[in-house]
Amino acid sequence: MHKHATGRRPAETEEPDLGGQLRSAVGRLYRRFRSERPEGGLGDAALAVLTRLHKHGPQTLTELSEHDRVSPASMSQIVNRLTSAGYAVRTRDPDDRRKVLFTATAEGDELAGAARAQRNAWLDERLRALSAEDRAVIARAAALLSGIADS
Amino acid sequence: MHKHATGRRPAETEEPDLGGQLRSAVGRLYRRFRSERPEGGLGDAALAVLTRLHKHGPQTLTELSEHDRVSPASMSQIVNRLTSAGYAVRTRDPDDRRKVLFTATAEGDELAGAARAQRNAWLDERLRALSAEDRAVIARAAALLSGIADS
DNA sequence: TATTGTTATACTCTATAACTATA
DNA sequence: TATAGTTATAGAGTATAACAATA
Repeated sequence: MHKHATGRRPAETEEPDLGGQLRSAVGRLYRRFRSERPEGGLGDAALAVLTRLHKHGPQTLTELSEHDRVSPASMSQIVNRLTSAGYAVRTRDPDDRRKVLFTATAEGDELAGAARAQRNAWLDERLRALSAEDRAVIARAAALLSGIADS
Repeated sequence: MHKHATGRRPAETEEPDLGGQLRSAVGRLYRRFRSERPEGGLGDAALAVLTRLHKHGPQTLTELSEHDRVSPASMSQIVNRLTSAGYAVRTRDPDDRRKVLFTATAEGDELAGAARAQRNAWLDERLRALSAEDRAVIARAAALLSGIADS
């Protein structure tokens, strides 16, 4: 029941194809996330950027593109969708006029909060159904996976 | 150093936004996976289908679309790319002529093996750099996440 | 009628290449 | 020259709607 209490050594039970299993699990879960596309008319990439602006404040294009690991040209088009829809605005950085700061508007902040809650609803329900120990495993794994994505 | 040895009760330190953190980690890791686009000219969705045909044998369109949770129309276009490129073939099911079985060709089988190894290379390297305990956490989490994706 | 699959169309997301503006 | 950002263009992936063939 409580595996850590058994003294089992992880090295003896290493997964033979951990990479493949992780890739499959992440891919299918991502597609599942993406299929939950609610109000606001934004896709997952645009909503992720808007959420970041909402939570971390104004960001330059380069910062956004590096965080999401997409090309600057791709990010430029994503933020174009946000600005066209009125969810973000461009402002020139006065100290370095090559840079552009993107900031969420009031509508953008509102949508970020609402869409986030809506998109997380079904996931939160699944997580609540797990044991506290399983949630702790997922919390640790999320940090590890985020670190891998950064590397 | 070893959190479980402290007697800490998980309920007292529950993550306030585990769903959001998991979503973010999965999204960024998925994009990282997808950016590793090697030979063969296939995208991630087409390669995932080809890998499934390679590992599980002939499948109908409905089986493929349900497994990947995409619409039948979307899956039809994905397999179109596979058949156009010569990596899979269509055959009518003789017992129910509405059904179409998709089967990997010899070229498709070869590409599935090669591409899979190539795509997993960088991930396996990161996983090897972790401790055995961290790998065990990821292995458990992968099973949990796969279950959530199925639900 | 119901099931299986396809085509038509439109949208998001992404990349590369070529460009402008600022440092 | 180097950096920051944009636009043009192309292709993958996805969905909905409308359709054809078979059960």
